[in-house]
Amino acid sequence: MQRHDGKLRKIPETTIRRLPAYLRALTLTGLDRVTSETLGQASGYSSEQVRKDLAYFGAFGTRGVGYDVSMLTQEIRHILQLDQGVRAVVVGAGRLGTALVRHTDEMASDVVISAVVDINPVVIGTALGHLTVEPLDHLEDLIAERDIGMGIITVPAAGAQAVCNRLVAAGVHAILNFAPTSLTVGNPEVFVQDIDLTLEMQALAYFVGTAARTRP
Amino acid sequence: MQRHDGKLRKIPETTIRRLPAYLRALTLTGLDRVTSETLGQASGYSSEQVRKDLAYFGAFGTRGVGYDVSMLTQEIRHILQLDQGVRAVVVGAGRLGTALVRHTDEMASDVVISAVVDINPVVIGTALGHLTVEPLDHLEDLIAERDIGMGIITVPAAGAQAVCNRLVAAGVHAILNFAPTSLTVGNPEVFVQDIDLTLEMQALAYFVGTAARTRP
DNA sequence: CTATGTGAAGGTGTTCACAGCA
DNA sequence: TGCTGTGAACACCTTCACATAG
Repeated sequence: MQRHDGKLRKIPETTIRRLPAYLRALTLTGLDRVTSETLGQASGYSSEQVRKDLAYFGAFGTRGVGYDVSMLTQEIRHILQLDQGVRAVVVGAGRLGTALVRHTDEMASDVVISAVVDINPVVIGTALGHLTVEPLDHLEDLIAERDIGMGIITVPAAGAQAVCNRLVAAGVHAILNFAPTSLTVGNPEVFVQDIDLTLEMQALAYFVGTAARTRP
Repeated sequence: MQRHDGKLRKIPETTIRRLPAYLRALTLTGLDRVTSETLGQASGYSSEQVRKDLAYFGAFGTRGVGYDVSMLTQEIRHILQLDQGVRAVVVGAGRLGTALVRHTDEMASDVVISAVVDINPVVIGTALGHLTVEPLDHLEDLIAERDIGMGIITVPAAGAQAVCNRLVAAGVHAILNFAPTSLTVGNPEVFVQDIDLTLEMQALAYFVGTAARTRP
């Protein structure tokens, strides 16, 4: 929920999910001003969509002119809390976990991976980018000490629910789940986003040999 | 578009995206009959949702009884074309590409990765699971020879649009894009699914410190 | 009497169209 | 005049409620 003109509005989840795309488009533009039309083109959405999304949070533009790039960048970063330093822990230093840590190292997403843990003694102590793999046992301590707000689950399906429960109990508010299983979270204050590669590929199979569109 | 009782109905994309979850839930059930209620529980959706989704494709259940697991499995596999052997090519044998190939090797998703290509001479010829990394130049030939219908893009942002264009020109109908950029596809017969880890994590940051729900 | 299949109702998100302001 | 900001119209998806079939 965000405040706007003293009035509370419900922000659609879909809007939140588009903001990072706008943010990226803004950083790639060489210009210092954009219109909803140019920003939309660069991020793959319609101009109306851009205006509506931004208007949920305030009147950032100038009529007849457009939006100031650095000001809008600031605003979106603020809305997403990216200006406050969001820290995440990766649970599971397997293939996907390590790929993810290195990937994030390179990409500078403003979400910092502050710890990687695993249950396997063989990988504990291993270097991974600028981090060292730590024991799963330390999970709760790490989350408290480093003020971690996000958990990324890359363990096998069998262990995922247990990890999820521990993350939630330790006070994490957002979970990115790559484990091929559907998680149950009691606490409605915790947001879970699933990315299931197998499910994704199976759904895509439907469209092999079927008419469909990229972005409707 | 699917035929049902000689009548054509438009299938919601959301329905297609849930089918793989039902499929997984069916394989994990030890039973040989399920109700929409139990199937929904196992996959994380409501019983009404399950019934509506399945009803788009026909009347697979028995009133007062439920659904036969092996029959329903067959039907869903058929709808998703998983019974026809869907083949995919991974473009980009970097960290993410290799993690994905090995992951898919293990998971048995019924979508087979039939080729991995890269532009880097150093990795070309390298073994990757049961495959060998082949030159990017061979992309069109491979797609034609092996009847590949799906492309998985794991190259850096800068090269992604070019790869996408080549995949589309070569006749691929579904694309899974991991490159951190928004792709433009002219052909409306081609379906593109983006998975952008950076965008995903940035969107999640919003929910760190905000009330939200897992599945509404 | 149970659980499916489905029209109708309700909600949520997107597009339209234009008023309002630089 | 040009582009934002926004109510209204629309499209889409989910939930409800129940007739229907085994």
